[in-house]
Amino acid sequence: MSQYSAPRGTEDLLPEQIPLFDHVLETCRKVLEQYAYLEIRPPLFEETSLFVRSLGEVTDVVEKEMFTCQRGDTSVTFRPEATASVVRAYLQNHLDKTRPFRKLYYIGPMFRFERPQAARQRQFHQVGIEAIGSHDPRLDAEVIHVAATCVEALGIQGFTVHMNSIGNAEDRVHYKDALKSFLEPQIQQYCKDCQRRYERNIFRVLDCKERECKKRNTDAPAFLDVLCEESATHFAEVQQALGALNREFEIDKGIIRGLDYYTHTVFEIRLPSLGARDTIVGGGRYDGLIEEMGGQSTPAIGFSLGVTGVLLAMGKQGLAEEHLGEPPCPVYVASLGEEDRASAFVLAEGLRRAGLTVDLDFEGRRIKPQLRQAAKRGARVVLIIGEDERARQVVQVKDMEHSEQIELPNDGDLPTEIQRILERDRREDQ
RNA sequence: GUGGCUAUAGCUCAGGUGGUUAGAGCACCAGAUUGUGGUUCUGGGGGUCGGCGGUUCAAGUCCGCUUAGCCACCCCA
Repeated sequence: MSQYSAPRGTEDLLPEQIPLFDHVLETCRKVLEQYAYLEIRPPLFEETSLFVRSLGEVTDVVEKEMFTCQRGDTSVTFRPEATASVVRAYLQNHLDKTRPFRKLYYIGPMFRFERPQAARQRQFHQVGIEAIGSHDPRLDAEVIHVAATCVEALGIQGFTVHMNSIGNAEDRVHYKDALKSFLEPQIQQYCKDCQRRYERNIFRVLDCKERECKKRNTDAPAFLDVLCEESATHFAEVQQALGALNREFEIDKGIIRGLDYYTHTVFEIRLPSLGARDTIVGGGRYDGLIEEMGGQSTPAIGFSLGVTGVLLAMGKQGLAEEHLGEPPCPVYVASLGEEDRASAFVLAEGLRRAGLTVDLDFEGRRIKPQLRQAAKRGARVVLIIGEDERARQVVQVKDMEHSEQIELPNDGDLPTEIQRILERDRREDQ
């Protein structure tokens, strides 16, 4: 074993895992493009201050989870999430000037310096969308629905959609006051964690899992009680629009979200079977962020889906197996003697030029091991070339599936003949 | 950042109370009348027992530290 291992919280995706990983990304991509979202690819790192500004200085992500790199005067940070980058790109490239309403999506790795856990890594992939430039409640519904549709498209069962509204900035101030006066007289009765949350991030007291705290929270004021009329109406319309899409959801007044930029609609998709870390999609509206970052006041909403959690869920639900495994090499060229290797080498290249996927032995194996290797690699057709074949300008063509072997001239028609064998099953199936 | 559990071959794991050259299954490689796969049989390679240090005549086995993984907390995709 090498003395080196992948950095903590990272992993190598090996050839046999790539098809599964790509299947997840491509399935999501297909859904997003159906809803007319267009891909954007910002860089993987940004100026550190971009994240500090957008996520909020006192958030955990900024305080202790950033991968930051100092070079002289410049400080850059590997993106812990993509919303900030997408908004930055939206403004920098003047997308707001040319066509203010944009539906964008991204797929790629994110980085957070956290302690690894189930469904949590330091480098992880997210698939996400950002719909910028509209406050239309139907857009909120679409975004939530698209997230759920991605999860569905992967075949994952048992997920639930939870949402809440945390209103605008003023609503939040009102709510904080209301919550404070509810908790203050009884905070001593709450668990130790909640007492700390009360000081640090009072909203989080609401999603404590302790039975006693939970019971007390049932009487707590909800955001929904203090929303101004406009916010309340918006939220009601989001629900109505979700209904129109036949998308089931639960109102969950405990959903607060950890990043400062969220407003109004916030939502999560959860998969309880995953264990402690069961949120696979998180998202919400961020109507204040674009202005905060120097643009015009522009409403927006988005989500991000964690690929790690999705893969875990697919594994547990038996959806991963069929996508695992190296792609087969359909054609293999075997050679008999040492003198035949050069011919095999050239023959393989000719077939590749004709569009076939071909490999041959580079380990000096004899014929038998070559056949074994070909079978293991999933070859449907093996070409065998020996002294006799060379002299007569032919090759042995073996159909591995049917154990049939025929002799064919080694000429320009060979690729077509091989193709015919490769397609044989398909025809027989019909 | 905090806590619990774990660490033996590529993989899954055996290795009572410390005691000779550390084992199995699978995988890998090779042979079974010398030009042919998937079955079978036979043989083979491969382990600094995560790393460092300690106790001991003797440590895979006991102790300490460290690293990594898993799980949970904080938080989060």
